[in-house]
Amino acid sequence: MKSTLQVYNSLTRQKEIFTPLNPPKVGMYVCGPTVYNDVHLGNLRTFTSFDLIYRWLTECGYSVRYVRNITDVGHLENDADEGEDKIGKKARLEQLEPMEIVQKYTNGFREVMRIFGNFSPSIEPTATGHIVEQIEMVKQIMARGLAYEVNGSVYFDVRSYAKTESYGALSGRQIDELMSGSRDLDGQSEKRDALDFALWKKASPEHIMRWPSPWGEGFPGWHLECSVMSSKYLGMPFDIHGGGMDLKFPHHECEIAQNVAATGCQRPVNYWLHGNMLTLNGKKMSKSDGNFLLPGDLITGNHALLNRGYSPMAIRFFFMQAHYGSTLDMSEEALAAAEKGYQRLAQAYGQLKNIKGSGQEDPGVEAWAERCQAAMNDDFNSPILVAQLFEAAKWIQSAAAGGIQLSSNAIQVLSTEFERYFIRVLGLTESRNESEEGSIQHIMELILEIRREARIKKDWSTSDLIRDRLSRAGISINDGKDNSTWHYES
RNA sequence: GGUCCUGUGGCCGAGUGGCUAGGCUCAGCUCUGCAAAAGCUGCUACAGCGGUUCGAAUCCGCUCGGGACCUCCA
Repeated sequence: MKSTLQVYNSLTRQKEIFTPLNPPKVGMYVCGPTVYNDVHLGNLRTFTSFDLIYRWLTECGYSVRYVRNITDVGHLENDADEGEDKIGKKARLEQLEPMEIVQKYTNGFREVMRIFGNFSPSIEPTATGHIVEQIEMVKQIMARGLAYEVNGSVYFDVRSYAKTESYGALSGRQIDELMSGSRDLDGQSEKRDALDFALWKKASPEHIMRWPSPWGEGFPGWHLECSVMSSKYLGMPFDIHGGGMDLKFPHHECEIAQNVAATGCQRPVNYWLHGNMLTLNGKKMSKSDGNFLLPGDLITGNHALLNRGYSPMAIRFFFMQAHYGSTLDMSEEALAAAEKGYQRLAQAYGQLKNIKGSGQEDPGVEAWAERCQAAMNDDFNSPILVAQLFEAAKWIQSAAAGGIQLSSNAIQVLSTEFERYFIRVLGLTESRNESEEGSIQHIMELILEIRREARIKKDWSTSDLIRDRLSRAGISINDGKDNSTWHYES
């Protein structure tokens, strides 16, 4: 009995069976980073969560078009800020062209994604590459009477929109509550209503990033690019839209409104998935609040909060031990625990090549494989999957040590499925060259054979020399009851 | 102030009505030339109070604590 994939849909606030619009194709859009600064660990967690989701959808046999944008238009720090945008400000501070800033941090972002084992998206569109389409969408919204121009800026008319459509469904907000809760109205005098948001902003004279438009020189509003690029590459409607929990409002809410207003499509996105926050000291990591860790700091351990560094895969495993929809608190103690756990699984994975089907025992590997699948099908529940992998690790280690005699079929299933879930689904792999691996496997067999003979002769100095030298090369020897095995130290 | 989420054993973290989550730490044992690893065993928790129920960590109410969003943010 195969389980079916269920996902928690933020829009309906419940788990739903995942049904793509055009199977086996699946369209997934995830809000990417604004490249005005280094990505921090919280950003990394969200992208890693969606990498897991991408991997599982692919593993399920779907052909996924995964679109993740790069926001390279600098947006204003807030509506009241009339002057510089973030990228322009950073460009001035670093004395670089805005596009140099964009390139620098885009490169850094991609490098971090790669190091932490995240696949590249199918399409990685940039906001500046879609100015024409964005202007087009503003026109469409204006044509429907749901936006207005003031002094070279165009604003979305939320009140008018809300007369016929629902605004706030995703974030569970009522317009009147928003009104009463909104703060001072400084710098918002242009808008007819405090709720309205910018589709196009007039560029002040000192604003560097600017483009011509029917309304004069300016730049697109923050929410617009995602509406434009998602619909351009995935069509309208499409299957999955992801992003961090903090983007739910206003960003995603405005995206929906823009798409509905521009196209008339009532439900632009079928499934909204939100990754939860990584916290530090109990508070959300945030660039602007200065409460964050950079991935590089964690690897080197060069940070006031850390005593030592941790490998990218240990950090990825730390993420995988929590559900993507839950907040996760970062502490060195938790990280150290995750590192140990990761090493255990990595060792078990390495032991797979050492065990042989000499017996008839089967601890129930078929049922185990189904539990792994069921865990992932239950809204990508990686912590449950991890627990299952630990169970398999015990069997593998017992078999490697000669404790249980697994059947060749059991070993076959364990090998196939452990690799599937540990490497392909969770993405926990140090990349190694396959052809080299084959050679090393042969060489290690020879070395272990020589060592075994030395040990039979009680030639402990040779035995220990081999062990010590291999250790220096990053390879550990485990002496079992009547055989020895090896694995890479991780 | 408004909306919403959350509080699990020393630590991290699953679990939405009854069945051992899992990992880390700690203690003991087995294996063992030594070391390391591995395996086994033990430590059995659900913020507090009240309610619903044969039965609640899980549902409802209240209290207390933490957090997110309402402003740029993954």
